[in-house]
Amino acid sequence: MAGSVNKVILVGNLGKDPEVRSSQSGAKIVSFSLATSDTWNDRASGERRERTEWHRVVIFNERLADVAERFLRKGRKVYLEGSLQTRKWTDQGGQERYTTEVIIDRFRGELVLLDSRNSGEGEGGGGFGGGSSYGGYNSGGGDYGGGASSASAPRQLPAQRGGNNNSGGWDASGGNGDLDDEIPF
Amino acid sequence: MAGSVNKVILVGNLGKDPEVRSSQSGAKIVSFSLATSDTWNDRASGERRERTEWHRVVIFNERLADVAERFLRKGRKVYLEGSLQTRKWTDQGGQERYTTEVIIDRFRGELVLLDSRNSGEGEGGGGFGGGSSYGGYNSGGGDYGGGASSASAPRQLPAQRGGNNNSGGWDASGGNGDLDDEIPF
Amino acid sequence: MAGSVNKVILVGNLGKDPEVRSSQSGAKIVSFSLATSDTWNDRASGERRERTEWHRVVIFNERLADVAERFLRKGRKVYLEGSLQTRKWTDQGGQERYTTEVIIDRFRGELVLLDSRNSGEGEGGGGFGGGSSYGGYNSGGGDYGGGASSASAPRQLPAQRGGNNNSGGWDASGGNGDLDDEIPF
Amino acid sequence: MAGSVNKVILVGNLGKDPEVRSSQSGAKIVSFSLATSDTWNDRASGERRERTEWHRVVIFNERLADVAERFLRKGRKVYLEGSLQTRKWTDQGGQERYTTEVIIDRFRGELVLLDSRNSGEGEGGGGFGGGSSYGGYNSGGGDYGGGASSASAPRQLPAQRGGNNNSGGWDASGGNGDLDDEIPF
DNA sequence: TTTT
DNA sequence: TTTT
Repeated sequence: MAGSVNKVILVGNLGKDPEVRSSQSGAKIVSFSLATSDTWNDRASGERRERTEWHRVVIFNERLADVAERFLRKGRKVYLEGSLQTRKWTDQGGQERYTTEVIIDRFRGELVLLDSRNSGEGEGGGGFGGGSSYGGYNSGGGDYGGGASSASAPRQLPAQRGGNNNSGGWDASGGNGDLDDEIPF
Repeated sequence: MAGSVNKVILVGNLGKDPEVRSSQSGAKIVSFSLATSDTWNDRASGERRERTEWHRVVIFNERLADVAERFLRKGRKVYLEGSLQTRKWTDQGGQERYTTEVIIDRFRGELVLLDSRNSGEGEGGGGFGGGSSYGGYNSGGGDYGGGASSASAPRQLPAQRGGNNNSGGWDASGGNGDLDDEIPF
Repeated sequence: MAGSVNKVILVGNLGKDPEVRSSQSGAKIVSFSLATSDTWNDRASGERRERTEWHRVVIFNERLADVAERFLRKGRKVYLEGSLQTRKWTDQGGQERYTTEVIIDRFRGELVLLDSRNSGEGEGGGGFGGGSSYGGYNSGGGDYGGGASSASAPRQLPAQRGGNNNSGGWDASGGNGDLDDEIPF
Repeated sequence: MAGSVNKVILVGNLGKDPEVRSSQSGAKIVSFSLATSDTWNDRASGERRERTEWHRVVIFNERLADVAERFLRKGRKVYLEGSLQTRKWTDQGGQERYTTEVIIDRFRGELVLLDSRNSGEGEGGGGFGGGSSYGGYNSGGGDYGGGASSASAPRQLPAQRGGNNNSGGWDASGGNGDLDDEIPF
């Protein structure tokens, strides 16, 4: 096909803590439901109405899956980019079903945490900060969760990585060559 | 909820001519399937692989439904923006099913035709041009289908409309006040 | 031209309170600077580096200009969509200059407030809630500032408006026909 | 800062062939001007008006710079994603100037060719096809330029690359591990 | 079902 | 400077 684009941009809140599982090959996969909400005035009743839309998000990108596992919690607000994918499966009754998901994979997808409140039980006890030097690029780093761990916990996590980032200037001498260090594939 | 975004951006090709139907209230609704295609190199086989994703698009926006009916045809490439919506329905067996669609409605959505080739059988014989002066804004107008009708058939059709467009300068004296002329509600 | 798209999507924080002025025709125009921030690991030094980008945003859309004036304040985080526009002007020395801005106008643009903290001096004293029934659509309304004023203060404010929103179902009998009530043109 | 997004999405036509230069470190940098066009009905005159916006695009991403050099030509239509960056420079008179550009770098950006017509003088004589096996992912591959070279010349070229793409299924055993083969850093 |  |  002569060029196509398949992009979803969502800003919403997690309905529950993310679910973490592993693929057959051992890769971490994180998924969660994200709520977006539309409100409008109903002409007939004059009342304000609201409709919540739930989106199923699945993160295959290893780094972002890792970050999602660490930092995303029920209620948190996140900006994300992914692509649409409809999956076919068979239900208990042997019937074909289809589920449409927002996929964040190695090539496409972004994840930006938008609130800084405590993300709950799971996070506090974590040791995510440590010496894990995040080698990726992120648009908007920050105080991510607060405390000592903040420095290594970026707020924005694109699926893309690797290579040389010379966009900040006209010289590519700097860069992010160390990005691949912790990429396990 | 404190602010959300639900946006889909697609560039793809129509699998078939659009389907046109009417809502209970008589509004025109146009829907079609749009294909996007991802290709990648399969590491194991060394072969180039491809996956086509089909997206169900439904246009409630009256003007864009009208334009889609007139200009979209099987095979045409289009850029569109909409929002995700999952609809629940009951199949013949009485089971609940869910279908996720890309919705273009009065408030959100855009439609931009991206190829100028003849769009096939249906269009040529049409008389869509007529005197219908498009009152909307569009980013990139054009010969839309070619022929005399082109002049009034813009290439880019946002869902938004109405009012005064003073973005081109600091004075709102000009504008598009005539936009509402043909809006039937 | 055969179809074009000019879209900017930003999530960032206001550097100062918005500036409000009027066009020659009396329309309210609101502008502000929005900061986005990229951080990355510098390969050479091993240090985390950051670059802040400032974007000049100008809102011509009357409703969104109004909302921006009321609710945006220094430091607040916002999601917005607009289009790029480069404006030519002449400096004091008589030299031609160019400034690129992100324009939110009647046809394109969106504004979504992303934090709910108090937005500062200007807002608290305001009486923006009042009886102003917002007639627009918004993706994610809410507690906007908290208190009684919340109900009428939506979190998401698309540039688009008017007409009938039947995207939530297959019947267009409901809608937002009252949207135009307060549109002054 | 707590999470930011800086994204530009453009669909437009190149005003001229791309310009190719090298950074101090020897990296290829490709830049061009892209036109987008807005048209609208002028209320006062009743005439259709048009405004063309020119965007300066700079590609630092090595692969995409390479592809842009090979395939982009004057007049071609392209979909692209990048981020906004305002650069400060000093003119001949010693005055500070600012230029805003759309940057496609290693981490962010995408490039999708949208027309398949011959791209003109420069391309025909080229031998870009060669044995260069593109190892990246692309949403929509194609005949890119036609002829034998097509197979290796994809239509859609995200800035991201590397790693394992298991988004198409639940097993990461396949993938794109060969992606890095030709990445020179 | 598209497209290449 | 593109495109229609």
